[in-house]
Amino acid sequence: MNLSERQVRMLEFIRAYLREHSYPPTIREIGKAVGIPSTSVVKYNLERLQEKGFIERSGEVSRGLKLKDGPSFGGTGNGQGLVSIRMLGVIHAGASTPTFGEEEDPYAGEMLTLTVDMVRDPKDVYALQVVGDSMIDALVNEGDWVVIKHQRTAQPRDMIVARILDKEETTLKYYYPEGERVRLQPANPKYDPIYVPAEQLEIQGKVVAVVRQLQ
Amino acid sequence: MNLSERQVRMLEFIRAYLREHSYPPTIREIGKAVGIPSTSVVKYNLERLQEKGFIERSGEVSRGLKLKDGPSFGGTGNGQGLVSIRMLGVIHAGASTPTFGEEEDPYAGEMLTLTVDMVRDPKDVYALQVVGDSMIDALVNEGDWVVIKHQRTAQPRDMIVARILDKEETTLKYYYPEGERVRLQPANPKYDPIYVPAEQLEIQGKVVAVVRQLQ
DNA sequence: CATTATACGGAACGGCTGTTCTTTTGTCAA
DNA sequence: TTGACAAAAGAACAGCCGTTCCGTATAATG
Repeated sequence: MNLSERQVRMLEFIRAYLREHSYPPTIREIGKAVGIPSTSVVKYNLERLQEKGFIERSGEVSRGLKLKDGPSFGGTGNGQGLVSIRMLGVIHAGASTPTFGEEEDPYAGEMLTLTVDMVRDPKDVYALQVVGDSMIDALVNEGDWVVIKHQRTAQPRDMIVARILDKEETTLKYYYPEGERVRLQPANPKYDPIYVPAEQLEIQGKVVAVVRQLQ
Repeated sequence: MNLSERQVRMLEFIRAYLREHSYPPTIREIGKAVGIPSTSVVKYNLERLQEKGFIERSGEVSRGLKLKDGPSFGGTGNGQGLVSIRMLGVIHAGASTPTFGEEEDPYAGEMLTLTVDMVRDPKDVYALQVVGDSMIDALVNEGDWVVIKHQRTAQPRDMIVARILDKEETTLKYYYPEGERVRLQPANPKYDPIYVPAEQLEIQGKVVAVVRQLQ
């Protein structure tokens, strides 16, 4: 069940082509790259590769070709998938609340892709980009992405998106309910907590992850 | 520069199609899915999407279509967007330098999986976990993962892993060479920079990304 | 009103693309 | 030798596919 030299070169070419173009090559492109003058021979060897489990083909479809995963992808074992998350807008102190639901948003259609182990349940999860440096006490800075799970309640010690009603302000803080009031603790222990009456606090969601990409 | 409803639906369809087939759809497939009867209109909107930076097109090529990264990062959606990165150890102030190369490390064999867009070149890239709160001026806290590209030089404004020789200390700072000395600027602008003679500074690498996973 | 830009529909053109058919070559067992 | 079979080559076909051209509708602008 060995691969012929031609088949090895075809596989290598398909991999390289996919890396460069992110769509598969045509039969003729494969033939030209590997030095096969006849399309029927390429098709013949593609069928052999499919029999041996190296590729998957969609018949009669141009570029209908898929590489099956070889042993090259180790990964963590658990995280073999990607999750797409809606990018819903921006979060910043002072002004407006992050928008939910049907409202117009500037990032409509854009998605953020993370590995599954960063977001266990992609339902009700969305991402906001931080504007301004008002979140520095949460160890978050301008341009960072904050991944948020939308929920109205939280457990103690959760990092939450907290909206303080009378201040019209949205911040990220650790959540410590203390009877009638709530202590909101910055992520940076060098900063002081603030205290808010429980009825003045609106929980917008829980922070699931923070991602900062430099350069 | 907003997307029309059609364009959003086209993007969503392309994503779903890529996830299912791992090759891009044709213009006619897009049109049929989104409810556009004319191929020229699909082409027209694909051009708008390309202008706005959401996709990339290879002209005159069947299925010559590629999803582009979002403004910060995002998956390609073709299912090949994962990169495994070595987890090399921990980083913290005071004690030892992060280990490189063949030395023994507690995370041997473990890998961190990220999307390709977070790490463009996985060569010489590794991840360190932060211990202690000594990195708070870099907006990094205990438990965060710092993705580092190993290099001995840096560009001004890079966030670097800086080792100050006479202090035996490793920190994350923005790098500003100023002639004979180097200004190391914390990521948190509320903190003051420190100044180090150029020959006392050893650059261990460049920070590529910071990932914080909560809950 | 005329002008311009944007968005959409329909139809046709020409090249691309996978498939099929026919033929040839080389190898190996009977 | 003969027959079977894998592998390859070339040619032709039908359908696929991106592009182009022409026309229409709407909104904004002056």
